[in-house]
Amino acid sequence: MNIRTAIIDAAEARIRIAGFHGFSFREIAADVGVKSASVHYHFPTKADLGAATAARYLQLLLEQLGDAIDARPLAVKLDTIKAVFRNGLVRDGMMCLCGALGAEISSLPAPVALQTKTFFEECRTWLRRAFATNGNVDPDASAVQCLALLEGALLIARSLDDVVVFDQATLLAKTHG
Amino acid sequence: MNIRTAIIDAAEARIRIAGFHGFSFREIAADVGVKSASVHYHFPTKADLGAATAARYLQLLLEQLGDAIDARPLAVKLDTIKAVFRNGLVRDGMMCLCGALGAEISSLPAPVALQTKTFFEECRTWLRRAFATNGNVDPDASAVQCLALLEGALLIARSLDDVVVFDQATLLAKTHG
DNA sequence: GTCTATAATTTGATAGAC
DNA sequence: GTCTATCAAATTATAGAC
Repeated sequence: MNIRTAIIDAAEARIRIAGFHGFSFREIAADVGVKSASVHYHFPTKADLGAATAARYLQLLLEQLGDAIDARPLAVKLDTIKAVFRNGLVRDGMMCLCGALGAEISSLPAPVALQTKTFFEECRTWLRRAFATNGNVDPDASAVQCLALLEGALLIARSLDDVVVFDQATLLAKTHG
Repeated sequence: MNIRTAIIDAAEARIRIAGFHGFSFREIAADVGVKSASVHYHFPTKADLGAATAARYLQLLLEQLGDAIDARPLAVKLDTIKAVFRNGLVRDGMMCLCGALGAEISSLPAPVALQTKTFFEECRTWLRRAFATNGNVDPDASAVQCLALLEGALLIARSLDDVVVFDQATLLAKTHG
């Protein structure tokens, strides 16, 4: 695995645990096994690293979601996106990267804030299409409801340190289509 | 107004914008108009200040919510808590304090993490009682659903920089009782 | 209670050798 | 590409004068 990928891996984990203001180049360097100057070689500024990390996170999400206009039933699509968010909690024990960044959105460098916003816009668009093809009366509202529920469920489940809370909070996710 | 209150005011605003790792004693001191040593006199450590800020935030919430076991209809109670969260967004343009802290929960000093957890437990208890007195089949699930929706709606609305998103996301808050 | 001064450490970032 | 070395600034926190 190349070092650029390893740096983004470390940055993703650190941000999901402590936010953008909660990690340093030296910590990333120690995680990867290099010196901080080497991290700066690949990502000159902290904003560069943050934006690249958020961009890859979005790309991986879209790969997991697959095509939004395919023929699968709404319930299957909602189970898919729910599983993506739940995996981040159960497998990694961490917040969603862009959930962590979104909580501090107005204090982020512009490129990082923009990537965070793009992540949520892409989620909204994917969900809107899923609800629209099901004849939903207000697909835009249903999309942001579902997205808010997923991010909020992660936040509350982690704060209360109980995965069951995530499952309770997202019970409705496939019924109000 | 006494200085201790002014310090907590400043800390609350700073944390709601940039999180616990995103503010410093010098910034707080400058906001209040004193030196950082004076802030340390009132709150020896950053953990002390964070915990005190979260404790006051919970106290103010409970005052706004009033008694959970009173005779008001469920819809009125849900409108009450929804308005509290919406006010934080519309009036202050900021995240919920404990939403911001919850996003970085596993990297917080123990006293701050504990106060954050207590905030959400109090919210859950208040909501659970509200749903239970309405004969809800699963008041615990409904409570965490509502709480996740409120926190998530704040997060997404702020990230997308659109208050309408909050209103769309919380449309269901009073229908699924 | 607030101040000046400062200790001890960490931060983001750069210069230049190899 | 990675390193050593370093800079200038910021960080949490404390000592002691007033």
